[in-house]
Amino acid sequence: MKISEIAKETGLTVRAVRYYEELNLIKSDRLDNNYRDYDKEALFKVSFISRARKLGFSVDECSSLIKLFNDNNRHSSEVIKIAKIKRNKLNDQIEELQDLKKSLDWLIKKCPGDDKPNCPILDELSS
Amino acid sequence: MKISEIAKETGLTVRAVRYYEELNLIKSDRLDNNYRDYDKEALFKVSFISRARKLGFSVDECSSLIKLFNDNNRHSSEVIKIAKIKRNKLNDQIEELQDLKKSLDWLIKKCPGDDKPNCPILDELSS
DNA sequence: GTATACCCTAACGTTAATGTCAAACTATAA
DNA sequence: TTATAGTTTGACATTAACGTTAGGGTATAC
Repeated sequence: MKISEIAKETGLTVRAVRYYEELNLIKSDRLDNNYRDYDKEALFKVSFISRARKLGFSVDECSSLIKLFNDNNRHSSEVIKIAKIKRNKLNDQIEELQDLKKSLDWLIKKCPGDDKPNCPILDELSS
Repeated sequence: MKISEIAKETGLTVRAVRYYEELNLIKSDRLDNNYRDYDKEALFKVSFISRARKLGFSVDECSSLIKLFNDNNRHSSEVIKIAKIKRNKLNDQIEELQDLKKSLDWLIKKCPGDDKPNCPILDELSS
């Protein structure tokens, strides 16, 4: 498969696919014309990466997951470890954002939002 | 006030203060020795920025807020507008992260996490 | 006088994940 | 045959908000 086909199948850009190859996440052969030629395994892996990225895993984390995927002696405990770390990070992020939102909500409620200059939001940020 | 005093008062780094000055968010005079000399207004503004940053506003948004702060003819509706845009962004981010977390939770529940290779997380990412 | 800490500018480094561009080769269709 | 589209490598650009380093001057305490 040519690179554009991989891109189309996975919904990624050509550049992204090339990038993953640069990072040795996938491999390709070359045709006589020097075009990249991907096999089913490559398509599979790019698709894997695409899904994992959408789940919030970084490319680096995808790399770890793919290594585990390649490793027939893996323990599923190692996989779940990565997933749990990710989930905990997500939890922390969510909590932090919710705190921010609460503060903002509070400020927004207090501000009349009219055509006068008096504004509790600015007051609060100033105090 | 010297830059390190501003930094200490606001809990920011010297570099950050200099950065805000680069962006024209604040101004300084110079002493004979070419050291920066900040007045109360500068301290006030850096403090303002520091608080707003902690509330999740970008430096760029801080810039808008400070402009409104400087503008005696401002309408509080303009301020609340910025705050609401920010809150909506936060909401979107939170929802997205919660979706991701749900998916991860689901995968984690299904994975035994033992010393065997079989792993529903990898299976799911592959399918 | 010397050690230490502080200040200055200028500019490159950081992080992630591509985007964009140049310059050239290749393929396909009319 | 020519126009259009796809591919190649390589390298610089992008975003945010500073961090860090280099190479220098300045202040203060002992």
